[in-house]
Amino acid sequence: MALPFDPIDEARRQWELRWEGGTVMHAVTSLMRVQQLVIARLDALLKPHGLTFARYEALVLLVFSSRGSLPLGKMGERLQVHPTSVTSIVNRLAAAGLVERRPHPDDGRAVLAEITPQGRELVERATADLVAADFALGALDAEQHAAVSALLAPVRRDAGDF
Amino acid sequence: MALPFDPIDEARRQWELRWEGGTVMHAVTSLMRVQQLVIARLDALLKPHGLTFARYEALVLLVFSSRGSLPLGKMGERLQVHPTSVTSIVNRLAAAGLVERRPHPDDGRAVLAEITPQGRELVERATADLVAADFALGALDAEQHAAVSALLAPVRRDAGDF
DNA sequence: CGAATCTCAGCGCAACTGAGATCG
DNA sequence: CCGATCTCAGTTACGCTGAGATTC
Repeated sequence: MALPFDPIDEARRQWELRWEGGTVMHAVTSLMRVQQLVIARLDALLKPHGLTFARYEALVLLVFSSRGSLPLGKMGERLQVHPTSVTSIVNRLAAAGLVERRPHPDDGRAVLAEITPQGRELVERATADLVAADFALGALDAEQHAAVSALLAPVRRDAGDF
Repeated sequence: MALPFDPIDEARRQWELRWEGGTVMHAVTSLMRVQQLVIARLDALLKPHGLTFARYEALVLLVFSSRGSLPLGKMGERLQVHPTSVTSIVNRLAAAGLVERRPHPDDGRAVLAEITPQGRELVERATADLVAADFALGALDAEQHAAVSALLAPVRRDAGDF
């Protein structure tokens, strides 16, 4: 399984024999690979709780809201996911009894997702597991975690996230 | 679309009112979001060439091989994708005339994917587009690209990639 | 009326499981 | 016979597009 060399370093070596941009190619490939490793680990940690990382994020967002509920459109904005994906995520959370759909009291077009007591309990248990596993980034220390965030922030800003 | 604040910073603020690990949560969430932004941009750049990023990576791997061909199993190892996904990727590349399937000369079980001249030409054009777009990481300079690679390498090593 | 909000149907892609054929 | 390699069928999931219903 483990290769005797770093395949991304090797790709950069080959790349630079032909093309420009070996350094940025290395960064992008590393980013892709680490995201793949992290999401696989997080989903494995969440699977016993019946959650994916996307659904976990949605639950956490509701926990953070002052009333424990948000319109689906707001959830899509914050989570940066497509409107139809929000519908799908909320449907699955509702089927598991973790949220309830409610009509918006002031806007007949909107739908609220409200977290249930079971949803709040599940978030606590799932969060304890993720924190205990260092969110799959235990190979780095806190200073390096902060460095990752700081390095990537300009990319998000440049893409118009905020 | 753009929020008037950084949603991940806001999530960390809320997180730290309740739980430990706000810094690592911020790093993981940033990683996820940037990967999502980058893959969307890369796929958009590659779409006019009829490629996804996964298929582009497979073609580049073949260009880097000494004979322009590799057994499918080796491709799966290097690209870190499931064997059945390799079959699917090679099928689609073959349908587009970018690779050809060949029997392995020394191992009757194995199948070689060999890049065609059209495949080589397409890689050159697609690569030019990706490099011109700085692989969607134009918000960072070369020093920061190298810092991303260096920061993430321990995560890959820790997961047993090499 | 236009704009916003949400849902539904459908497409494409990717990952995985389980089974099987072929060959070393 | 065991293990390696690949393929195929089927399932699941996700993200997106396009269309439509409802409401502001």
